[in-house]
Amino acid sequence: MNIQRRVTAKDVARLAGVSQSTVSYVINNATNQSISERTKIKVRQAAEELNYTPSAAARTLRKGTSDTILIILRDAQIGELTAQAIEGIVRTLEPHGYSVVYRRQREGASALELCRELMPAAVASITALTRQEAYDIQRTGVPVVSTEFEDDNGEADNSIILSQTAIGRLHISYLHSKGHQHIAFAAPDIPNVEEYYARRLAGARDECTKLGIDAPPVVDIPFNLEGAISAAQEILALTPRVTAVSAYNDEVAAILLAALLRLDVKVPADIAVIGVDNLPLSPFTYPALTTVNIYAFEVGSGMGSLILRAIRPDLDIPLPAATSSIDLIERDST
Amino acid sequence: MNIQRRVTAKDVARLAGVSQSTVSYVINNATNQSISERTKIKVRQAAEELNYTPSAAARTLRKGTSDTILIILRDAQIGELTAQAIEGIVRTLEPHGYSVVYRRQREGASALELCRELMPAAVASITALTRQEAYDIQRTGVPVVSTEFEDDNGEADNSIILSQTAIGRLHISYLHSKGHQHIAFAAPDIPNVEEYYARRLAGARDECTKLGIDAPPVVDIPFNLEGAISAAQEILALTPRVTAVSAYNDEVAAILLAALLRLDVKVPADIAVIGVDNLPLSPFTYPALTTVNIYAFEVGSGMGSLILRAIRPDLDIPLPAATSSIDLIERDST
DNA sequence: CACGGTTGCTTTAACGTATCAGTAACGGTC
DNA sequence: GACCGTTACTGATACGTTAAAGCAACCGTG
Repeated sequence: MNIQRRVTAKDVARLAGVSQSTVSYVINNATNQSISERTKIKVRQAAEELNYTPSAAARTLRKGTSDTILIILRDAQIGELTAQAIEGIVRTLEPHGYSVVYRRQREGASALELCRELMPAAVASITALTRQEAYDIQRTGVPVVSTEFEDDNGEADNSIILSQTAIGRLHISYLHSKGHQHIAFAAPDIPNVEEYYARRLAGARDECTKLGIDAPPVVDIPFNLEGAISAAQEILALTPRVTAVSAYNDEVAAILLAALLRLDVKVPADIAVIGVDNLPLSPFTYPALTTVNIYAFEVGSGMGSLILRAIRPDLDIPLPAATSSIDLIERDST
Repeated sequence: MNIQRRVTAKDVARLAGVSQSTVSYVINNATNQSISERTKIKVRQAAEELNYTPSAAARTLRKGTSDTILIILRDAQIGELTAQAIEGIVRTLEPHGYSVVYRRQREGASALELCRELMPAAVASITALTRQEAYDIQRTGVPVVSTEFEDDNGEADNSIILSQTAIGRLHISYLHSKGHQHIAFAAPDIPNVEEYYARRLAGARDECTKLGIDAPPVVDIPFNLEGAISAAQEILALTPRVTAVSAYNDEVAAILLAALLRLDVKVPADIAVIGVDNLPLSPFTYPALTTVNIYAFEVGSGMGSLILRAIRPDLDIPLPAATSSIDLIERDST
């Protein structure tokens, strides 16, 4: 198995009987350099024959920017929804010839350093960057798109808002509209979600204040059936009597439903439960789980469009429609 | 917002009062070039002060290979397990300074072309490459690691076997050991999983033949409750009477369980159900779902180790332990 | 027929790094 | 003191591309 030498534009040029720069012009369909049709065909044939593929590294070095989109993730385990968002980004950008690099924030190494190293065409942050970091990166000329910078709701210019507080608010306002006055919050017992969790809870508290009802007591739900059963009993024993539970997500909600089913508590008659995420299995819990669907794929596509707008102004990509990226799905558990 | 010029090794050299090559030697801890401690410190300080980050593109161009690991995926939607496998690869390789690029196979563009373009240090294929493609890539000097090349079970040299047929076999042998003689196969009603599906079913048939029982009849399970209920009734009406169902995955299994619960059919007394994937919600179905856990994260880590072995022989990475990457989790549904 | 303008190329100079081939200085050896 | 070996550097070059600048040939125009 001998390793073959790389085919370069020079090789193509030699075969086609032209200069190397001509090859470059033809390959890139240069608009500010006219090339005769005859030559174009010759070059393309030669390239085909030699199986020529341009070197991304050389192009990047020369142009000062690569055809790479850097996705930066926070340091939590990547799950279904993150995967879907990435998928949305990828599907939007790959048809235009961009590759997606994805990186977790290494401790110590800053996102800015990563950018200087890889020279991406753009950066997409999935709740991973601070405002300052985003600003620093943009100063190097690399556009940054992110899922959310919640603190300024006004101009979400380069941001697809996926508001965690809005999710919390939606939970409460929905449950309140169904007549519930006393609502508990079921928290996850896992690490690395503190930020999401805190913001969803903050949204819920906010809405409670607005509606003039008590702030929800918080109960941790362990990720095993026995623990969950105790937690469920704890919730049922709360005073004043709680009639609904806003769960951090569908996982928590499903565990709670499983516990309540074992305790023979009727859902939603005795207590209502609502989740977040609309996982693939959520429609098939007992009873079927009411939840907040997050259009993660669409959020990803939206980010992709924003990126394209920034790096390819010539394409005239429209601003992604500012539809809400969340949606309440009413099933049987409320 | 003015865009600043890139800081290069030359700038660092100027500040430190040495040549650019010295900077390069210091930054890379060159072993075949001795540099005095004094100089090293000077250079490092200068680099620090200027916030120097080497250009990946220039390094790649010069060295002929990048610090990038290319993950190639098949064209199905990426889900929980794929995400976990990627996570395993990333966590193994990023500490060594590699970035992970991930790409779907674009139609038309071959994986080989992608490699010539990006010059990755290695390629990891998650059931995406044919043997021929893998071979072609390896001929260019880029190591390829993949999840499975099932056709030659003997030497799984650069492959972490995640055998789909073994999953099918495990289902049947387990159910048979629990006394089931008549087993049905519940198939998913979604696109893009044909290959997995076919191989799991093939494994199941295989095992049935070996055990001398009938090949499982196949029933499609629609992804909605009403459809699933009809499908469940269809299964219950089969002759000879089926006592267990091997489901394509946990999603299918959970839908079936939901349907059976509505039909008041007792699981596992009347019929047993087993799934594949061990999704986060699977322990919380009613009854809790027996399933095959796929150690996707560990598969990913194993791939990472194989890759490291190939590209960094100096590190003396041991071969990942050849433990099975699947595992039966017995719960209440069987 | 001298002129500017266009077409269709080629020459050349970067981009930022790694590394080979020097080389100067210095210490030790016979 | 001539020689060799080592240490600690520097200079120069190549990696493969893009794109500006240069240039020859041709065409139309006055």
